Amino acid sequence: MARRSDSSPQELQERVLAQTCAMLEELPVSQISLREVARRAGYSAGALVHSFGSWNYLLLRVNAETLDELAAHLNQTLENKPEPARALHQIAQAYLDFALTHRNRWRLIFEHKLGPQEPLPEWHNQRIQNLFTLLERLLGELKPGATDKQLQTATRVLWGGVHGITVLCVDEKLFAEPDIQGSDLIDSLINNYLQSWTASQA
Amino acid sequence: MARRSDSSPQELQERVLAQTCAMLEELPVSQISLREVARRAGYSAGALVHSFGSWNYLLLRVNAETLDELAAHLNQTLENKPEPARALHQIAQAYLDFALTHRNRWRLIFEHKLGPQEPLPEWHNQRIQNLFTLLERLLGELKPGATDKQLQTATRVLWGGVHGITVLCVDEKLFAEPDIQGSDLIDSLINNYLQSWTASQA
DNA sequence: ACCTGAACACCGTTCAAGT
DNA sequence: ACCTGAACACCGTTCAAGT
Repeated sequence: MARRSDSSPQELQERVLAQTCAMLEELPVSQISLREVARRAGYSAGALVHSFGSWNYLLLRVNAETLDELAAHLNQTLENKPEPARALHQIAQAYLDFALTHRNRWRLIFEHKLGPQEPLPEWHNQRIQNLFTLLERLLGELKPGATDKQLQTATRVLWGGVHGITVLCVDEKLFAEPDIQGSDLIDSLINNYLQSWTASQA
Repeated sequence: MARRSDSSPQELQERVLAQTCAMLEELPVSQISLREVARRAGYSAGALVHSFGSWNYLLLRVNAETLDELAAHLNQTLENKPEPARALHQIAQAYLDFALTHRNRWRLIFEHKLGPQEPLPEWHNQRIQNLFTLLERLLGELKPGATDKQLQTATRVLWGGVHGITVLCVDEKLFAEPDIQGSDLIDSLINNYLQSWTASQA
């Protein structure tokens, strides 16, 4: 028992996180247990608790990896330096695309809750903040005269709106003819909202 | 033991559902168990499974009640026959208000999933459909020349957008100055979207 | 038919014991 | 320090037994 020669604490974490992500590609969190992850990764259940703190903290680490992947996927759309309006469209479409490709992992980001006493660690909130900051910058370029409050409001309306449409798509709650796609809804949201928002006073 | 003189199958269901809803006012589903509900309601765990089919189906019944309450709360805003645009604003604000008042029950509606094989019962989908139909009717009054596809699209954009903003508020993921309220975001969404949508061709 | 209480197969967590 | 394996306190579900 005890530490194995062919393993190290870092290796345990890497293998366990990779195993959990792999299982999430096929199953929702509700059907995955710490014990099953441990079994498949070749460790005891207690080892995972010792290494990550708890099953809940392990899932938080999974979310951190997912947020990093998501951020990379979104930033990828900006490589060819699109103009702000086009950048917003591409980011939103990439968000929808990522959510539909990794449904269970994406859902886990929003379903996962720590206990009411323990706040989310700062490195986790920072990852979300970064996404907001990116959107605020793009909207600022689109409407240079906008106040801070106007920018914050528009950012959260668009982000909330895109997120909500994505939720409907991932949960298949669109309840519409099949020729209405999530991507069309996102285009409609951004086009119409920006049209009126950029034209309004100032 | 067996059936008690002071109880009936209907009474069991009523008491259990009421007890579950009461607990959801204070705790998220993840911290509520069938056994604890049974204990507080004065029944054995097996009795609840026998009566509702499973813990999962019991939660589905809770969701049905919540959706009915939500529909009643939304329809209440239409009593004074507001014009379509004002009606949309009031419905959206009522939606946000309901979600913030009954966070855990509202969250349960979207977190709850049946097994992949068992589809949602028809009476459940119908409840959601009704909300869409109401919105489509209001948007139709607002833009009489709109095609069916245009109406379906706009309905889902607005509903998805309001839903997404509500999610951010309930989960406290707004990450904004405290003077930015969810109700402001919803107003901004509806005002700007409708402004451009109603003005567009036809 | 309705309900209980014990049994079952799980779960996350703890911890003494090993290296 | 790191990890195992048994023990612990839960969980949802099943089911023989009672009325």
